[in-house]
Amino acid sequence: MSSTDRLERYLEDDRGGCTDADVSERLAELEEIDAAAGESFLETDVEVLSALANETRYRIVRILHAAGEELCVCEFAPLLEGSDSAISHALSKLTDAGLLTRRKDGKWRKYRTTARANALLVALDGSRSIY
Amino acid sequence: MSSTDRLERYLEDDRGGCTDADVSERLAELEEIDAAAGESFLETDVEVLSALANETRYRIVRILHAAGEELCVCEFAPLLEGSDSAISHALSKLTDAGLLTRRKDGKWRKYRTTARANALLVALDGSRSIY
DNA sequence: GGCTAACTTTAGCAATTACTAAATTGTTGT
DNA sequence: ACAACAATTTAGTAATTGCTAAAGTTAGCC
Repeated sequence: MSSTDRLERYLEDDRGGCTDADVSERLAELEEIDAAAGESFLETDVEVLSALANETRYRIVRILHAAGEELCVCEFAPLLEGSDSAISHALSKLTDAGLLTRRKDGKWRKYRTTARANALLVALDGSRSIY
Repeated sequence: MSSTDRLERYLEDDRGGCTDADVSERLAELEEIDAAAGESFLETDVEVLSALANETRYRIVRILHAAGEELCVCEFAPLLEGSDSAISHALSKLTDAGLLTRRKDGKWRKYRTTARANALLVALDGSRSIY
C-alpha cells in the first residue's frame, strides 16, 4: 500500500469524490508547505532547543536571564546541585548552541545570555497561559 | 572546601577585599535571583522544549505552522520518513506538551499547532541572526 | 455482526544523553 | 620554577530517548 493511497481515500472522504489529479495536486501543495517549513534552520534550531531542554541547563539560563548581568562560574555552584564538571558541561553545551557567551577574566570565566536565549525565555513566558 | 570558599575568593579578587558579610550578602542576592528564575514553570517548559527538540517532531510542528490549517495524520506520512507508529508517537508527545491539539473527524485525526507552538517558532525565527 | 482501515498504545531494543571522576589546561601568586 | 586553583576536557557508565514491530482501539461499511 503506497503512502498516497491513504491520502487518496482521505480526500475522497473529505471532499466526496476526487480524481488522481486531485491527489497529485494536494501532494504538491503539501510538499510546498514542507519546503517552506524546511527553509528554517532545522539543525541549529534543534540544537538550541536540545540545549535548553534539560533542567540543569534551563536553570542556568533562567538564572543568568534573571540576573541581567554576567555571572562567574563560581556563582552558579552554590545554586545548582551537581559537580563543577556537570556545570561546566552544561555551560559549554549552552555556549555551543549560541545561548550563552563566555568571557575570560583572569582565572575566572564569566557567562551571560545571548539575545537568542532571552527571546526564547520571553516566548516561553508569554505563551504560558495561551490556549 | 565549601562551595562558598570559591565565591569568597572571587569577590576578594573582583572587588579587592571582602568581608564574610560581603560573601553572605552576595549569596543572598544570588539566591534571590534563583528564586525569581524558579518562579517560571521549569517542569512544563522543559517538557515543551524536549518535545520540540527532535528532528521529526520539529518538522511536524514546522509543517503544521507553515500549513496554517489543521492537517490529517495521513497528510504527514508522505512528507516524513519513519513508520506511522513513529509519527503517531511524535504527535502524541507534542500534544501532551501542549504544542498541538488533536481533533477526531470520523476515522481521521486532525492536528493543528497551539498558540504556544507558534510563539516558539516565531521566537526561533526572529532571533536567528541576533548576536 | 464481521471486515477493513486509521490511527494509537504497548513492549522492547539500539542509540543518545547527562552525569561523575580523573586527567588536563591555563592563570596567578610566591 | 612551582604550587594552588578555576575551569574544562576526556573517559566511562547509568538513565533516557526514539524508534520498530506487534497488539489494541475506534469508526465506517457491507
